[in-house]
Amino acid sequence: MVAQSIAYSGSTAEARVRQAGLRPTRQRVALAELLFADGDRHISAEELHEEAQRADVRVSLATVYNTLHQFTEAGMLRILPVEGSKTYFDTNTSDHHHFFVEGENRLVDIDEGPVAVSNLPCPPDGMEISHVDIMVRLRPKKR
Amino acid sequence: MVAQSIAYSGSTAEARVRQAGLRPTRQRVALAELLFADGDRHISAEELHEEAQRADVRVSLATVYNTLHQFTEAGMLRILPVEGSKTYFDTNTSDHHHFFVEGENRLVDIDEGPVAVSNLPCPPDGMEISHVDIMVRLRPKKR
DNA sequence: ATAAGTGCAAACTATTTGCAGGAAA
DNA sequence: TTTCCTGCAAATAGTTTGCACTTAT
Repeated sequence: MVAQSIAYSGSTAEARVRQAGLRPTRQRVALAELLFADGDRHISAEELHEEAQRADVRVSLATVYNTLHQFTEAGMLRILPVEGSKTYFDTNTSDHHHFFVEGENRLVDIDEGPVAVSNLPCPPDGMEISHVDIMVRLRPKKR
Repeated sequence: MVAQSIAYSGSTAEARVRQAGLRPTRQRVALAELLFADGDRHISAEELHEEAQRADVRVSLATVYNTLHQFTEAGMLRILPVEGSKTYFDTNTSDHHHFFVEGENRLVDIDEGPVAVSNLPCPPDGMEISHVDIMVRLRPKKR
């Protein structure tokens, strides 16, 4: 009998955290579960913290910040290139782009078909392209 | 003889400010001169403020912030979609895109040839495309 | 046992705001 | 002479940090 004594052992979230080279602490695993439970998300530290509290996950805001950055460095998250004071993280790190609704500062994934970019210039020497972010800014249609 | 009694009268900068529907105050005209004197620039409020001081333009930081936002609403500037705490403004509001140097958080214009985007999805109803921002993120080439 | 992670509160940075005085129309 | 603008200082928002305590290995 090898019953797991720790509640979060063996979860997908734990594996994810472990693979990132991070110790699977209660807080990290719980945050990973929240972040990656359902599909693509755009979320800020404050929002994730609130969500954690609602889910009865006790974790400090400072730890949420630390964890988000650690996850980002580990390639589990990506920082969204948006204006404004808050930093938003994207749980989808694969190639995809976004609509940005001006005024509301709201982000929506562009999922229909592959958006292609042509005539991309060569990067300066010694540099290579990490990835390409396309933000399609939208405003209310004037009529 | 119609000598201009006010130093900044008749300048391009004054005309620009006036056309934006803003009163051509000493501060606004001076900041417009600094901003649009030479080509495309990526600049933050703090940086513009310092530059103003160096040029012996007396203007408060609060006014620099206000002015940058007023210029942005008037379409004279554009906010750059970059991560990080500071807001950067682009003095070039025409269609062009950027390299973003990771680590250094540095922006470089992409000026070579027209970068084209194909397969752009239709915007949701009631919305139209304001413009498209492309950020080509660069990292040091591993070797 | 040891190294790494966490929580708290304080510090910090960028930005905004309220209001009294000053300048443009 | 009225309305808008500016400067200052205080307020705010988001994020980071120092350090004593806890947890994973």
